[in-house]
Amino acid sequence: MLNIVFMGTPDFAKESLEMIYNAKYNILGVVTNPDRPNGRGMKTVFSPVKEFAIEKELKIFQPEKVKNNLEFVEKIKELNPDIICVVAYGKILPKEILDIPQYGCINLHGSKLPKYRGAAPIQWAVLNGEKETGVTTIYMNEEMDAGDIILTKDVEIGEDETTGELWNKLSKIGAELLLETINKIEDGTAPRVKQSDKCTFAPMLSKQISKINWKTTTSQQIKNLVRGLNPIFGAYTMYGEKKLKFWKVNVLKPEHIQELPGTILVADDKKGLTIQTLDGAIEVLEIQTDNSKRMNICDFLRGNKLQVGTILN
RNA sequence: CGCGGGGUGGAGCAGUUGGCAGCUCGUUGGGCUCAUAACCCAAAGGUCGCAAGUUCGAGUCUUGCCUCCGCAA
Repeated sequence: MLNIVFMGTPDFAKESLEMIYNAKYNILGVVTNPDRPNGRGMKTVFSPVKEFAIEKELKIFQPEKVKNNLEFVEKIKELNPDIICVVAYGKILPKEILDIPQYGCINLHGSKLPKYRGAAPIQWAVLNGEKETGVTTIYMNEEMDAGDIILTKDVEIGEDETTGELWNKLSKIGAELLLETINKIEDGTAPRVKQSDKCTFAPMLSKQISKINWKTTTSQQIKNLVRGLNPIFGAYTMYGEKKLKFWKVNVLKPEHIQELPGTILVADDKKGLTIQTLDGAIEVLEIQTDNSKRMNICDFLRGNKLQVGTILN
């Protein structure tokens, strides 16, 4: 059995770690991002990967930085791993570390490389309305997500699927693919294919994209935005001073009504909320305001009246 | 000790200077209509998050606690 060092931070990575652990590989150590004051009240919360590592009594490393960190490089060398598996770790590994294991460093990525290289491949796939994405394992090199491909697997994206749902799905499928990759590397049957240069990028999301621009966005694009930002930021619009955050919307067939994009067409606790868009209308199914929780649209409209004809901004 | 907003019948909300606990919806029963996510009438359903304090009197004021949420990371 190969001796493995695992690097990862969020729940997406935890799935992979758990899969490898259950497959009885020898996990020499787990590297995860340092604990930071997090969330409401700035309480320090451990990363999901760290939680798992504690539970299974695995050795944990949490370097502030990995670049030019000789002490950390030495520690990894001492562990003498056959292979290092990296899943959503959050730091770029320098050559000194990439060169340590005899079988190299491999990475699981949440897209079909070379598409969507970068930090937010899953989010961008949904935001762009892709019908299909995938997971890929690669041999890492010094460039971001540019290494040679080992294995890849296609995954469909449902019409109503959210980033959160796809995230969960890919974390499981990805974990299986990673395990299969390790198995193949171990018995020497792992393929190695150079990435084509037709790559695209999926940079980290900025909060700015979460505001709906009614004047330039079609119904389908709004729906993609809402799905893509669920459950991270949520897509929002302004009703006067109030922020309305949408968590679920539906595209309606274009009708003859033609108001300015963003106009509230219907707001009724039985009929729901529909809004004019550039090319038709959308129906809001799940909504949230400041300081309140997510609720379905009928519940919301019972206590919060919205004026028909108001133009959202 | 990051900043901030809440917890009121089943749901979502209102409740003014402390003075009989309300609205919309749902539920139940009845009525009306060719008909409706329609309309009319009636009823049930609340120790106002928990605990203590101030007061003749607290949903409302003070203190502590539990709990949910938004921003920021």
